[in-house]
Amino acid sequence: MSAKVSDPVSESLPIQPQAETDSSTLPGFTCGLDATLRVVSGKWKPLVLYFLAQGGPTRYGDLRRAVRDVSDKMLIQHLKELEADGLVKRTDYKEIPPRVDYSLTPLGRSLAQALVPLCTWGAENMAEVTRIFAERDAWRDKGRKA
Amino acid sequence: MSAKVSDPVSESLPIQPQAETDSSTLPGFTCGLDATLRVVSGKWKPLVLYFLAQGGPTRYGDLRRAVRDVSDKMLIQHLKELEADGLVKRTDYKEIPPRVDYSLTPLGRSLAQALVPLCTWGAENMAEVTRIFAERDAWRDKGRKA
DNA sequence: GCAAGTATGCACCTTTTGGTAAGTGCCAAG
DNA sequence: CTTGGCACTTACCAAAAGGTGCATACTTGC
Repeated sequence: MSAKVSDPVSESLPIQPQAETDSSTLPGFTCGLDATLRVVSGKWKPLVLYFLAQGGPTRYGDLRRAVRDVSDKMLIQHLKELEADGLVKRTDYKEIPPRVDYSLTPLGRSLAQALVPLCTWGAENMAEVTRIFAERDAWRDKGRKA
Repeated sequence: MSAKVSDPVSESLPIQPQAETDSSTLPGFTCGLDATLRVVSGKWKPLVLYFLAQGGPTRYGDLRRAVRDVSDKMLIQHLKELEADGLVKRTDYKEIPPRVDYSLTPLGRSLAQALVPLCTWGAENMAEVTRIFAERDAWRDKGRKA
């Protein structure tokens, strides 16, 4: 087969990161990256993981205050999912007043480790990123201009 | 000050990954990780970046077929954003029929590098992740049960 | 002449995501 | 006895993200 495009130059790239998906009923991850992304998808999940990786077991309230701007609903929801996914461990001391803390499981810790380079990239290119966002916002404002 | 909680054990964690946000008008990244996440947010962006990192300049059509399940709208949209953000370079050969290809800029390449650990994590823990998703879906099915 | 392919654009709509606000049970401080 | 904090829970909503499908301008193949 093959379409035999105009030039033979751009047709020889060994693409394959997601090729072998059966497209049946299985989740079908395109590649490891895809799989990972689905686990950490959620506005605050990576932050929570990274956060927990920095200290020991952290209490709900501390986490809440630490990850500024997160709402109870979201934090709880994410924590529940992370727990269900085996990334964090929840410990309820059954005390009154309630006391609960969260910590990473080995799996969660390994994921947090994998997040480090992203954190580093962001830190190293903070200037670029900031500029990028400034431009994005500027563009957006023009759109609104009520 | 201090609430002087029941136990003095869980109160001494040096949290601070996002503390220094001015909370003014600036985007205010909580940390490098946060900054990075905002740039790559988008269902297919990481995949596209990672994909482009694997080969040389890739034509739109190839990319489209490679990142299975992505729609034209999304691919184009993400590519535009990635270009605007200085992560990918778009080359229009102004030919007829149209020919365009995309490649990573140095910045984009560095980000792609930072994504490698995530890809590796996903690959190494593919089994766990698959199981996790199987459970998630099972739970969802119970919810539906029309 | 009509279908197909190229790289996009655009309108419309659904799903997902996230935010707000109020409420719960319980206890301690004022 | 009102207020406040803890760790959530729930209902309701707005916004964003993503998907579908049609359209474009032009060419090549049948």
